[in-house]
Amino acid sequence: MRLVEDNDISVLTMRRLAAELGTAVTAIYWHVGNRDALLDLLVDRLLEDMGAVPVTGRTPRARIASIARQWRQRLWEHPHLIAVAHERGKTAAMFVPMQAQLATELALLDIRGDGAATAIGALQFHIAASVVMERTASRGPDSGVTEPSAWPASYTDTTLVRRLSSPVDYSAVFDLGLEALLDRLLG
Amino acid sequence: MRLVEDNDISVLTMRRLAAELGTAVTAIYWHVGNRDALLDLLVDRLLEDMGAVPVTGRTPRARIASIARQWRQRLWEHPHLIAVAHERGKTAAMFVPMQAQLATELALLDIRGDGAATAIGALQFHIAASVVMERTASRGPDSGVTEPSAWPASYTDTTLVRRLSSPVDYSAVFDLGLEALLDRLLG
DNA sequence: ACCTGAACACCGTTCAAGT
DNA sequence: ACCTGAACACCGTTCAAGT
Repeated sequence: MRLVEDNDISVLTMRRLAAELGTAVTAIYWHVGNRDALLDLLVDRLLEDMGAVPVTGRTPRARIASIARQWRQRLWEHPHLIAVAHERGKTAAMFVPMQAQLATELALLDIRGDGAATAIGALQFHIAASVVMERTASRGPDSGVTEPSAWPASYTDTTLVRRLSSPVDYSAVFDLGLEALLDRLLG
Repeated sequence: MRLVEDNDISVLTMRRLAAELGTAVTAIYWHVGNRDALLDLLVDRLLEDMGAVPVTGRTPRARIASIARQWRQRLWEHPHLIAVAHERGKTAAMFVPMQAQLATELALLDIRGDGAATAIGALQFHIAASVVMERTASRGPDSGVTEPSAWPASYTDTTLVRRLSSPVDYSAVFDLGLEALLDRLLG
């Protein structure tokens, strides 16, 4: 986990890990099977640490927004591990404690059943997407920036072109999307 | 491109490509430099094919929604190549023609400058996220599903639990998020 | 029960040598 | 100008052999 957390999944090779542990590569195979199984164990360990999050706010809406922001922040503390979990199809499992917290708040607003499932799904998607997109963008040079030269010269909205050619503010995009969802979901 | 499109980026190895081309591996290096450069060329070729999209609808709002849906559909036709572009930090470059189309429609609603940039950024994020998340989920078995057993037995909202433990309908999540964004952005 | 080294089939990349 | 084979430093994985 330290290896992945500090760097990237790419540094977690069986040979490198063996060197770090001071054993032969093949000893790892006896214990965990193979690399895929090792990654699954890694994700399981990550999932264990995913408990409920502290909630603030008085109205249910404020509390739901707080839960969403807290989760985004928490996931962002382990972006590389999140990426592994996401790749292994364990995104939803990661979110179970959040689902329960949201369900409680939604029930206070008399939103249950299908409506609650839709709301939770949309919020979960928004949070996971925000982390995944920002993480990918944070590697590589052009990260999410549009070349101004790509625009037709006839385009006179210089403010717009300048804004689109500067780095994306993912926090702002996240908050905008979150508020938009809450408006729609909570009525 | 065929290799990546039909399978996955992982099958595009220098040696496999060389075999496909009937040359020695090293010939590729003379032409393109190395694997990274090859992937960049791949992305550039993809970007060339990204022109404007046909728009339908009478009101600007309907037209904007149509543009967003069309782009999601177009990107979904090349999910593996999109993944490569995203990984290489070329997501925004891919969207330039869409940005221009949206700018035109937004101007009709008197949304320009910072407001237009915010709107375009939010819509672009939503579309790209939808494709990236759905693609990742579509590989691996548990794809986005919550184990019902993970819920406390005390939980009585069986409709909610059942919905959360069945596969995510990404189209529905996309449409919900899109409508929410349009409500907020277009007033 | 747990660990080892050797071996196999793969990678990306470099470089001197060919035509 | 363009292609080749050999070589290097990496991978994941298997398996017989050790203690």
